[in-house]
Amino acid sequence: MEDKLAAARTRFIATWGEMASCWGINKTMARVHAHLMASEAALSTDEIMEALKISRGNANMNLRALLDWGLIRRVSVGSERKEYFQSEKDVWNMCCRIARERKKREIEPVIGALEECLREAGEGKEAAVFRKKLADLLELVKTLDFVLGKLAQQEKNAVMPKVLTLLKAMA
Amino acid sequence: MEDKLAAARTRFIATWGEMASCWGINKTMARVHAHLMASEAALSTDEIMEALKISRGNANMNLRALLDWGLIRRVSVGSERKEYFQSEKDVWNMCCRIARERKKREIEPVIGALEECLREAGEGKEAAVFRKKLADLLELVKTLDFVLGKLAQQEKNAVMPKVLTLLKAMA
DNA sequence: TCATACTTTCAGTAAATACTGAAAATAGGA
DNA sequence: TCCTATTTTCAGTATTTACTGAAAGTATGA
Repeated sequence: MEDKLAAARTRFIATWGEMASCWGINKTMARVHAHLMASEAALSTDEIMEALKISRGNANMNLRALLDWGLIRRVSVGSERKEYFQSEKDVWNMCCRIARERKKREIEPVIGALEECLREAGEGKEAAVFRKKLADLLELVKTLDFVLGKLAQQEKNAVMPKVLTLLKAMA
Repeated sequence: MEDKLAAARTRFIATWGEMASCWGINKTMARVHAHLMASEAALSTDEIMEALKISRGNANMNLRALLDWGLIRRVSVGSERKEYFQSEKDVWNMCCRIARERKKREIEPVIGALEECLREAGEGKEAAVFRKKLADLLELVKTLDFVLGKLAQQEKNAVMPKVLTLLKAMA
């Protein structure tokens, strides 16, 4: 019984890691995240190093990255000096955090760069088709940005679940 | 004037490549895609090799991958035997293709794996918290799957733009 | 203030990923 | 059929990305 549970946890950690690398996220960061998600208790750096067989430097780096993304938080346990970590409990909040960060780090810079391309391309007749394509892409990327923005605000207003319900109703 | 346009194209190709690597897509594949998007005419493998300074093997591999993703198509030019390529013209269709492929390649397998974890975890009391977390994640991933599915169908029904309009109205 | 328990950094190294280029395969056309 | 233009493959190599572990840095409390 117990070993089946352990096997399921291990599989979950591996699955989450594989998924992450498909989406441009460091695999170990995702495995640390998964390990914290799968654990009810807050865990120390040493416990994570041990469980995932990674070095102190690696554990520290990825824990810090997860803190930056707002996916885990530091907690203190009793009067210990050692830091413990636990994951955001609510998966919907987790999703909002990811949306917020990816919007800020990856979408907004692309919008800026595409606008710069559009400016740089100039007004010439030769450029017209290229400008059109850029404008279309910009519109698409801005739409994605808008949707991620809505998701990111999620904790404040609950628009997104309503939209999803509606989308399902329209199926 | 002309060199400004060339500079803008180059910047666009680089931007698209950077964005892609953030999202787990090969940078060169995205640069080839961008080069084709920025070109009105269909291009041959040799033209792409020359423009992006990449080898024949690399060009071939990435063109084939773009064909697999449905983002470009082969076209024949005159009576030439050589293959030419051009990108999907409509950026919204392009987005649908990407949604369809990522759903199929990356989301559906994760759903399967999470369901397997859930089965494997067993019924034990010890497992309850873990099972709850898995179930929550599964629901979230299935929602994403559902939305990508809607996007993927886009060519058939125009639900998605309506939903986006609605979402903007609710802002 | 010093000792200690813990965290962070980073130069060196390992692992994963992407690329090259030449050889092999293929597909028309004569 | 054979010739040749073109595409595909893949072993070897380069590049990028991630990881290690020991040393340096920091905070706490005795």
